[in-house]
Amino acid sequence: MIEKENKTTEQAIIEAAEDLFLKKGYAKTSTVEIAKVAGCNQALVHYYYRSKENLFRLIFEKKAKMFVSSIIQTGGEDLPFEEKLKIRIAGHFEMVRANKRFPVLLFNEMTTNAEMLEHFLQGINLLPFTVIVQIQAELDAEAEKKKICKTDARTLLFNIFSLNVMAFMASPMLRFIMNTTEEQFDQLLEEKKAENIRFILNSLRP
Amino acid sequence: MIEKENKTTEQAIIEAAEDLFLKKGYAKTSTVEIAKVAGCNQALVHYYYRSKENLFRLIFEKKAKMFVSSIIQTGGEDLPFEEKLKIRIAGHFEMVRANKRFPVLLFNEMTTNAEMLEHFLQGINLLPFTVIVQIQAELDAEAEKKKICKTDARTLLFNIFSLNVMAFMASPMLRFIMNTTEEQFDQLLEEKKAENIRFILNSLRP
DNA sequence: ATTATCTATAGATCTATAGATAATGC
DNA sequence: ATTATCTATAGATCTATAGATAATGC
Repeated sequence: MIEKENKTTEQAIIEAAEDLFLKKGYAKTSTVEIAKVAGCNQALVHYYYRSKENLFRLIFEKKAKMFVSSIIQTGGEDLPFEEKLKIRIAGHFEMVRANKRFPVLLFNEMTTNAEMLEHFLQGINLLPFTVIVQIQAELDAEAEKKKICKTDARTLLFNIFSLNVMAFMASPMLRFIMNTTEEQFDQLLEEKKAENIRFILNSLRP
Repeated sequence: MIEKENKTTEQAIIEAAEDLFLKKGYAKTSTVEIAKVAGCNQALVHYYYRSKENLFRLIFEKKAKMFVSSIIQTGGEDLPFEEKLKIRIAGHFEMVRANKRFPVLLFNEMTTNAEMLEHFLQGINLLPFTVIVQIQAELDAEAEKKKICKTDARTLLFNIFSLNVMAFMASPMLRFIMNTTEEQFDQLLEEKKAENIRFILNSLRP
């Protein structure tokens, strides 16, 4: 009856909760169901995490911070500007892919739950502003050399974010519009990644 | 059943429901609350609409159809390609603005509720495919003239959709990142609209 | 007569906690 | 002794319906 696992019950609960919250959202997930998936009694959910809301907050804040900060993650420091940007876009795309269910949860809770929005915005506040300043400096330098048009760093980052995130949020739609089976869809996403890179680089040209 | 001219209560209920579903989502909205906002008894919600789910479906399907079809709405038939595209992007932006709460609901229900996804995809199926074919033909003609690069119509429409929709979905975030008060935000959205147009037109250049 | 509205309530949740019991650490 | 787990349940919802009453149409 009891599944033997090397992870603790405490861990099993938070993993089950994360899975369910991502799949069904906060309101549609019950602590009864979390316990069932974790393979323990419902009372233990409260024993370890006090309340459903507290458990959700733990999961949401961790994910939200990771999700937002990923857009300013750096890579390929000594490469030319265009290559670095390609790496940034592709890297962000892969991070979203690894967390494809989170965007819907993020936006839903952000608009549905004022308190969660507060927490999330505080998370954004922790972003190293210097990185954005540095990206802006690079953009200005490229614009000076007439390699790209004058571009606002935050706008660019937001557009990258928009195209990448939407590819996954709208994937049920996209799959239908593009008329592919689920098996072909990974291939299609690979193309979408390349397309987003091309689309954004093209948009920067002077 | 004969429909009465005086259906203020019936209408008040569906309007209250629409408002609440858009603000709080399906699960967090109760029929008790719908009745309260509509100014009637909770039993009347079921008297007129049978069930909460049925009421939701009515609202969701109507909005979903409108929302998706808006991307292929035409305008300015006798204008040159670039002007027509500008009108299309701006028109779509305005439609999203007029329904700014719907995208979050759409994506949330689409991923959270398999049945709702089915209904929604059937809605997409009703889209006049000929319009997309025509847009593709125009894009091909422009590409032939070396005015733009070779472009897939569905990809372009999806990118327009992504940028416009994301501007509103992420508005709490954007407002924070751009550091504006709610009063200045309309102005910022106006700029975002212009930016999206510029960004997309730029991305099409050969 | 028929339609609209209300009161009351059954029945099904769901969250959180109290209190009992089992497992573990010292 | 302390921590982990279970059973049982209080109390608060919430949806849907039954049945009474008021309003309206013929």
